[in-house]
Amino acid sequence: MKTPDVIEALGALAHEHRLAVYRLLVQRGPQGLPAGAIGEGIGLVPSSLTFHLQALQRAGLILQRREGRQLIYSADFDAMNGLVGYLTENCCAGSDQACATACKPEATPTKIRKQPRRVA
Amino acid sequence: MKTPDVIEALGALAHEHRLAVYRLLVQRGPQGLPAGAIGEGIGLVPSSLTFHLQALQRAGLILQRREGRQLIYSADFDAMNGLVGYLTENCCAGSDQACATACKPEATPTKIRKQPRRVA
DNA sequence: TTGACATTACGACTATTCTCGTAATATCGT
DNA sequence: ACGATATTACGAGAATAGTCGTAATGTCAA
Repeated sequence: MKTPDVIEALGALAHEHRLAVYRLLVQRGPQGLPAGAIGEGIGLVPSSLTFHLQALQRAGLILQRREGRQLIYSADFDAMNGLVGYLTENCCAGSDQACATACKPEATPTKIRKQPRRVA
Repeated sequence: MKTPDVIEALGALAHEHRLAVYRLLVQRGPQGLPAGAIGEGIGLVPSSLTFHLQALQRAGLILQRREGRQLIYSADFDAMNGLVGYLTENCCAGSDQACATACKPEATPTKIRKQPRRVA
């Protein structure tokens, strides 16, 4: 994932409504949700919702498909993994020592790894 | 990490210069870097740099300490781990089945966990 | 205490983001 | 083809973000 893409993805998620939409879709899984249902879930007027859906789509975070007269949106999990990957890889990149002590649990590059989940 | 904090952190990172600053500091490790050096590294006029440093600081992503007449900034690795944690935990939350197939390696929620690292 | 350096505060300007209402488009059932 | 439903396109408005230059603050060395 390239830096400009990361910036766009971060910017897309850095908004109350869009983050809410995205979380909703992530929760929903690949099955997705039609625009109307998303709007209801979040409590957003249609035209505003479209605006945010487009932002998420431009950022490559969500996918769109048609089903009858509805447009179904779903999270793009690859993109999300790419984003997280970018952040974490940059964490310990170049400064192993600093990170071994600073980067908490996940740290230890190739070894034991105690409690892998629940970071915060 | 709470949602509003996540939004602020994402927003802070969602900018070319701030992301550059942050990556520079992450690379540098806990030792940190004085404002001037950061400005040179990124190529940013002092007043603009301050603007962005404050944004990162407000978001809780970086720390500031004084050393002589210089102010040293360093990445807050806890915050970064919190952010990544928030993103990943939300990934598979609530929809185990969907995620087991979609969320790639990390998947399997409470069980074996094969290759914990390298998400993308 | 004076002068030099490092950094931040402040103000002005431009550009972008977000919001909504209304109009347009696409699909379905009849 | 027609009316109903689902969604997007467009335009206008207010709010916010980002940029820079210049002034103010804090720290050091003498």
